[in-house]
Formats: sequence, structure tokens, C-alpha cells
Amino acid sequence: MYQPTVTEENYLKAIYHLSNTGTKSVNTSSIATSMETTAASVTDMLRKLSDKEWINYEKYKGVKITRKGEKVALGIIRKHRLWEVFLTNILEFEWEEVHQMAEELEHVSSEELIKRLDKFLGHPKFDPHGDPIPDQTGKMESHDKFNLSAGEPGEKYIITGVTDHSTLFLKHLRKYGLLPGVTVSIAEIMDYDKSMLVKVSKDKFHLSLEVSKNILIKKYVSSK
Amino acid sequence: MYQPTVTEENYLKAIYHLSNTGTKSVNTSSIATSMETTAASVTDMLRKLSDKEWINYEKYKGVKITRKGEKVALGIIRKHRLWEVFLTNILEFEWEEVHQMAEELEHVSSEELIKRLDKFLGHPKFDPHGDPIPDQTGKMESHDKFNLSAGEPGEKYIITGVTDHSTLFLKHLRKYGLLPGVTVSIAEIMDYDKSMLVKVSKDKFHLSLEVSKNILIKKYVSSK
DNA sequence: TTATAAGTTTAGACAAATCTAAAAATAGTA
DNA sequence: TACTATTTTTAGATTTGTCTAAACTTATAA
Repeated sequence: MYQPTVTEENYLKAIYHLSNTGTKSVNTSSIATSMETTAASVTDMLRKLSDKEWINYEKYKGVKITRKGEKVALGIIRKHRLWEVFLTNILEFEWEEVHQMAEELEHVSSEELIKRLDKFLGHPKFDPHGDPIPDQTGKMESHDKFNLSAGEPGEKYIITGVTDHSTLFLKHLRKYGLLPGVTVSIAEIMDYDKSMLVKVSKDKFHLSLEVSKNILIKKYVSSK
Repeated sequence: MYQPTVTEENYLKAIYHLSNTGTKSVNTSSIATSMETTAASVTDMLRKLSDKEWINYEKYKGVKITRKGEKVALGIIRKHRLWEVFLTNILEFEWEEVHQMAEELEHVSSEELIKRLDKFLGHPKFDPHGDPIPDQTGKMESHDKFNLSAGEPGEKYIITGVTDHSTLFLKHLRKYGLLPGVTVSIAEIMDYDKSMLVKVSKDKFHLSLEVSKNILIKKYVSSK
């Protein structure tokens, strides 16, 4: 068993996310893009990760994360999301401010620290952006989320998360009060540009497709 | 203005501590010892730190930290000690467990994070080991501490800190309940080996010189 | 005051993570 | 199918922080 370096942890996290989010296969250039580095650097790192059995890698054939690698990635993601909860709930940061800090805090190594932090925070199941927090074994909730852009006029939904985590987008949503847990109902969808009119408590907003595509929702059901 | 690397931060912290704690000048080998590295590595680093104006360094002449360097060091020490308070007071770690975790947390860069952590903790003036926490400008309390080994029989003192921060020593002290804030009175000092009999609330303990030398105290004065 | 010891610096090398430029392999298309 | 474009890998360098071994300074002592 090897102890991953900070860089290796970041690569594994990126590969994990690309494996689970994107539709296309995880190739060298997609990793390079997400890590903001060159394809050559990625190739070097893939060999290292493969040597340590965190990924299966064959030259020119792309990458598949192993069970071991997934365990490392989920550990980092767990830390990241727990620290995000700490930063918003305890230190009262806004949800768009916490990502960068959590990127650093996630690499603090102590397992006992994260165990106690989890307990202190009351074992939260979701981070401030609605992303599920893996438990110590790597398991996490994943209620069937779908895009607000796929919602239907007249229906009521609860916001459960976002797919764009950029500061700019999160700030934009907060302006409308469109946060996880909030109830929205779709008043109208425009045929022309697929933009929609939504009702949030007493306010009505016009959301572009660009925006609605990046909001995750679940069906509204009264009582829980 | 440069942004120090983690390694540079650790060197500056070590140099700051050697400048303020030890009696002898800060030379290459003392830094090497405290950083657990070789003299050659230290020489390389001293040139870098000097280039960035965090120290004044002349070959073969030793090192003096600059105002700028001191500011960096005090920033790290502030973070370290605030995180130690967080780990003991909020996450309920024991005082001998927190040092290693704080060594990692101190390098998390956000100034705003540390500002909010400080506020959340109630602007503590001392860490769990009794060491003063610098404020944002680098100022800190420094009430005239002295060694328990220099105390006098019949006198009453309050423990204010320790000079040995090792886990082993801290665990040892906790066994006796010898923590910062606790009142001790010296019942007797043995001529032969300078060991002492001390009273802590209702218990009496025998402390070797080795131990009493590493406990910091101040005179007891009733009411504050 | 000269010899030796102790401490410090230089020289040269290495590992990790990165880069650019060139070569090789794969994919897309006429 | 064969040519071209895209993607990926290799080769060779660079930077940071480290090392060992040798050379050099300063301190100590006969």
C-alpha cells in the first residue's frame, strides 16, 4: 500500500469524476484539460498511478480506475465535502466561496480528524452544493436527480444540487435564492429558446436553458 | 512580495523559533537538526530565503531573520496555534495529539479562513499548551514565564505552559493533571537531585528536575 | 603559530512533477 | 484503402528540495 502524494490524489479525484460524470471515455486529453496541464505530463502520471495499481492503463487505450483507486478518490471527496460543510455551516462562508479552501483542506491526512469533524457536523449526508458525502466505506446517497431543463410546466420540484460548481454560477443562483432544498415550480417553458419561467416562493424568475441545465432537481412530494 | 512554499514556511518557522528560544546563534547545523535534514540542504535553502529577503545571510556567519521573515513565521505560528485550539476545544482531541495535525493545517493559505476560525473560537490568546497566539499583526501576550525548576518551596504557582512539546512529555503531564491554568505549590525540593514534591489540588507528586525544567509557571495571585 | 577539529559550503546527482518539441499510433475521411 | 488530422507517447530539459562526498573556513589547542 502506497501513500498517495497530493498531486496523485488530485489526479485520482479528476479521473474518478471524469469516469462518473462525462459520457465519453477517460482519455489523456480530457484529464489534461481538467487538471489544467499538458497531455505529456498526464501520460507520465498515468504510468505512476498504474504502477501503484490505482488505475488500469494501456498505452493509447485510455484509463479505468481500479477499486483501490476509487477508494482513494472517495476518501478525498469525503474530506472535501465535509470541509465544505464546516466552512459554510460553522464558519459561515457563502457556498460559492468554499471550494478553493476545501481543495487545500482535503489533503490534510489524518483519518481521525475527519472522523471527528464528521461527528461534530452531525454526519451530514450532503455538502452545501447538494453533492452527497461518501461515508468511511465510500458509500453515499444518490437519489435520482435530473436536470431542471428536463422538468415540465406546472410541476413542482425541489432543488438538490448543481452541475456547474463555478463561483460565477453559484453566486448567480444565490441571487435568485435557488439553493439546495428550495422548492421551484415551472410556470412556463418558452418554445423558442427553451428558457423557463419559474416560481420560487413568491417570486417569478426567467431562467435561460444555460442556467436550468446546470440545476439538479427531484420531484416534489409533500411531507419529507 | 513572494508567496512562500510549504518548505520555506517550515524553515522560517524553525529559524524564528531558534532565534527566540535558544541562547546560541542560529547557525546552519542547528537549523539542520531542527529540520531533520543535512547542513548542505540548509545552505541551499538559506540562499533562497535570503534572495527573497526573509533572512539576512552571510556565508559562514549565520542567519538573522528579517522583519519580513518574522511576519511570515508569525503568520504560520498563528495558524498552527489556532488550529490546535480548534482541535482540542471543538473536536475534543487531547493536547498531546494535536501537534502533527496542526503542522499540516498551518499551511492552508486562506487568510479569511483563519480570521473566521479565530472569531469562531472566541479570539483565544493561548493554545492548549499555553503558547501565546499572535494576532493578525503578529503581536502576542508574553507574561513573564519562568521554569518550575526555579520555583521556591512553600510558594504557589500557576502553570502557564511547557518547553518540551513532545507527545511523550505531554501525556506524562496529563497523567498528573499538570495542565496550563492548574495551580501547584512546591512542598519540598530535594537537595540531592533537585527533584521536587508538589501539591496539585489534593494530590502530591514527586517531579524530577527533568520534568520541572520543562514546565513554565507564573506566580499565583488570588483573583485573576 | 601551526595542526587538527568542527562547522559550512560547493559540486554533482537524484526524484517528483512539470514543460516543449518531435515521433509514433490511432481515428476520420475521401 | 490510403492519406491526413488528431491524439498520445517519448525524449530531453527544467525546477524544487533533497542527498553524499569533497573542499573550504573558522575555531581550538598544542
